[in-house]
Order: sequence, then structure tokens, then C-alpha cells
Amino acid sequence: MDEHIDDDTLTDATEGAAPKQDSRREIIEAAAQCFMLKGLDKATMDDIADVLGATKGRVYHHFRSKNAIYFAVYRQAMQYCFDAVTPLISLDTSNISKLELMAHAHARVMMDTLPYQRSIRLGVEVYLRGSTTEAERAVLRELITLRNDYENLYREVLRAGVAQGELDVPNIEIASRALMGALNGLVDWYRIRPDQSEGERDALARALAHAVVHGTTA
Amino acid sequence: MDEHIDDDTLTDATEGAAPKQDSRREIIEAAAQCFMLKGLDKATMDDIADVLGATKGRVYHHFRSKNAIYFAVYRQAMQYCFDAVTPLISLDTSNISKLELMAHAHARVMMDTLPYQRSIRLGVEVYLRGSTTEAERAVLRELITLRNDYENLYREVLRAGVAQGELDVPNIEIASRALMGALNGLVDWYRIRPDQSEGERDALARALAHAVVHGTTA
DNA sequence: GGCCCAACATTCCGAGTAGTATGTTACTCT
DNA sequence: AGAGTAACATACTACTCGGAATGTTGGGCC
Repeated sequence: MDEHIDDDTLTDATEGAAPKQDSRREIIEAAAQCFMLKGLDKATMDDIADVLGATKGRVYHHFRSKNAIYFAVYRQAMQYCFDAVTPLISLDTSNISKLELMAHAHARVMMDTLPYQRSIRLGVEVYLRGSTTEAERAVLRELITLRNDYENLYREVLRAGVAQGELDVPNIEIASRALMGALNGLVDWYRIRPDQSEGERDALARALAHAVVHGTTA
Repeated sequence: MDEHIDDDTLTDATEGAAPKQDSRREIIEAAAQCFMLKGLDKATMDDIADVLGATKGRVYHHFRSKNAIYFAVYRQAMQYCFDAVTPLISLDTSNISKLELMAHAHARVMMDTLPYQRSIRLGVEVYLRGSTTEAERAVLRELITLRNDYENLYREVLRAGVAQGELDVPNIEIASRALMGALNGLVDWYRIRPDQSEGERDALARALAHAVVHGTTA
């Protein structure tokens, strides 16, 4: 199911270690760029190939269809999120600070992997309706499950925080939706500025994390 | 469901204008449905016509292009928001309760006019890049301004709340983004259920409004 | 009662695009 | 060294869909 990149151990002596996986990654990256700029439908296979300075042949050699690329982008986007947030849940701090750390990390991922996050925002369920084959729908359901698992990380912290009296959340389901909405909304209004320093990015992420956790009341 | 197709024949002796506007409204409504279900690109002009039990001829008689319909849907969506929230800003209450009332009203609009709000979420800026003519870009800029004006309503209340010491908002810009993100995110996960009563809807809106204003801290 | 025009319906076309089929190259393995 | 194959490029097809051109009809107006 999951592709493993560590098969380069077989061809480790040669210099061409895992060129296939590299090429796949490049295609996924290019696709994310195109999807972000032009949208899922208007971004053509030729566009993706052009970004790579290649042709459709290369793309279709690695992916069966355009949908397959979108799925790969989606999976990668979620992977970025998991990689950034999962390490934090085992931290030994209060649930409230943990929540804020997770929100901060998520905000950072939104900025750092903007093309991916932006692509997956342009309609999963819409794609689901358009999918003809059952196999595609199955993949989409799996991706949605993946996203649900990720959001459950936050729900769990909320639940624990309420149990310990640190947090006051009347409705965990609603609160988590609001939380994710505020954080994910970042990809809608955030614009990459080359002159923006690392510190400014981090300050933005911290400010947003504070806002979503503490609200607006004094 | 909030259409009033009734009494225009009675109200005005000078007929001919009213049915035209009605037909336009129906098209916009149908387009919003299609955009929500299939996405902006995959929803075809024939789809929109089919919903009306008509053909493309009718649609193109009222709208120059598909983009023009999208613009109309966008404008209507924003109108719904303004209509619901504008009356509240002149209310004589505390800024904090006013903010919560506005958030509640906005959440209601998201649910009540879901097809419209869902349509406009599927990419304005993406559409902007795809627009060839300068006239279209001008309209899009105007619509974005419209949305900005709407969000400024919230920023204004936040600012007043901070000035009066009711609210604690370190960064108004970030806070307003978080606020709108959490509220607008409703259209992504809210599903219309026929068995859902008016009261349940309102409870949902109230819970969300509470969450976005008060955050999660005890 | 014939004219006119809005409000559609019908028909058609061309541009653009996902996917395929086939050609080409370079590299590996024996 | 030649056979096999991965990794592409090139060329082509089938089809969709936006938009326009044209045809039709029903109701107001003199």
C-alpha cells in the first residue's frame, strides 16, 4: 500500500539511487504548483509537464491518470501535517499549551507546504462525485479517513484538556471544526513573500495559534 | 427555499421586468446548486439548464458567459451575508455580544444559503488568473472588495471591543482571519439534513459562534 | 389581425484536453 | 556485444463543452 523509499539499499553502490521515487516526487511537486495556480481542472497535464521541462510522456509513465496525481498530492499534504504535529502529542506539558503548539505547527505547515495544502482544499468531495470508478472512490474515502484521523489528534487534546479542567469547551466537535477552519483558512489569505523572514513567519503562526486557542475575550 | 416567486404579478401593473428578474434568479439559484455539486469547471451550462428543465438558450439569453453567472452567484452570496449582519452593527449592546451575534448570523447564512457560499469558496483568485479579459478582472476585483468590506464589519467591532477593554485581541488582522476562517469553514463540513429542525440549526450556529469568540480556554 | 420582440429552443462548430499508441534513448545485465 | 527494459518524447485520437448563429413561439400593441 504505502510506497517505501528505502529500496535504494539494493542499488546503493550505484549512483542512480532511487531515481524513480525522485522523479515521482518532482511530478507531485509540480502538480501541486499547478493545482494551486490554476485549479484542479484548468491545470492540464501539459502544464505539469511544462513546469518540469518535460512532456506528458513522463507524467503518464509514473501516474495512471490526473486523478492519481491529485491523490498523491493529497496524501503528501496530509503526511506533512502528521509529521509536524504527531511528535507533539506525546509531549509532557499541559493540554492547553500542547494545543497551542499543535496549532502553531499546523500553521507553519500551511505556509511551508502551501501548494500542497492549497491543492487539497479545492474540493475533495467535489472530486468524489466526479469519480467514475469505484477504485477512485475507495482511495478518496481513505484520504478522507486520513484527514479525519489527523483532526482527531486535536479532538483528543481538547477532550483531555476538558477532563483536566484546563479547557472550557462546551462542544468538542464544534470547537475542533472551528479550530481547523481557522487554521486551514490560512492557505486562503496567506501570500508567500520572498522578503519575509523566518521569524516573521513564525510570529504569524504564533499569533494565529494564540487566536484560535484563546479566542477574543479578555 | 427562500425564494419568493409569488406576488410580482399583482404588485406591479407594469409587467415584463419582473419575470425577467425572476428568470435570472432561477438561473443563479440553479447555477449555485450545480457549482456546489460538481465544481465550477465541471458544472456545464447544460447542467444548469437541465436543473431548470430548460436548455442553454435560456441561460445565454440572460448571461453573457459562464463567468458572468459565477459573478452573479458571488454577488448574491455576499448580499445574503450583508443582509443578515449589517442590521446588527447598529445594535446597542456590548461589542463582545455584538460580535457573537454577528458570528451567529453569519453561521446561519452559511447554512441557509449553502449552495451560494459553497460556490464562491471554490476559488476566486484561481478564477482571476484564468480570466482573460480586463473587464472580468475588474468585476473580480470589485467582488473581492465587497468581501473585504464585509470582513471589515468584524474588524471594526474587534477594534471597538479592544478600545473599550471588552476584548483582548493582540492582532486584529490575524484574529479577524481566524474568525472568518472558522465561520466560513462551516460550508465545508456542514451537511444539509432534511430531518434537522430549525432549532438544531440555530443551536449549531450558536455553538459555533461561541467557539470562535471565546476560544477554548477556561 | 398583422407586426414585433422578448424569451426561449435547436443546431452547430472549433478550441482545448485527457488519455493512448508508438518511437527513441540510455543504461543494465549477462 | 546484444538483448531487454526503464524512462521518457512524439504523434495522434476521441470527446467534451463554451459559445454563437439561427429558428420558433407566445403575448403585448396599434
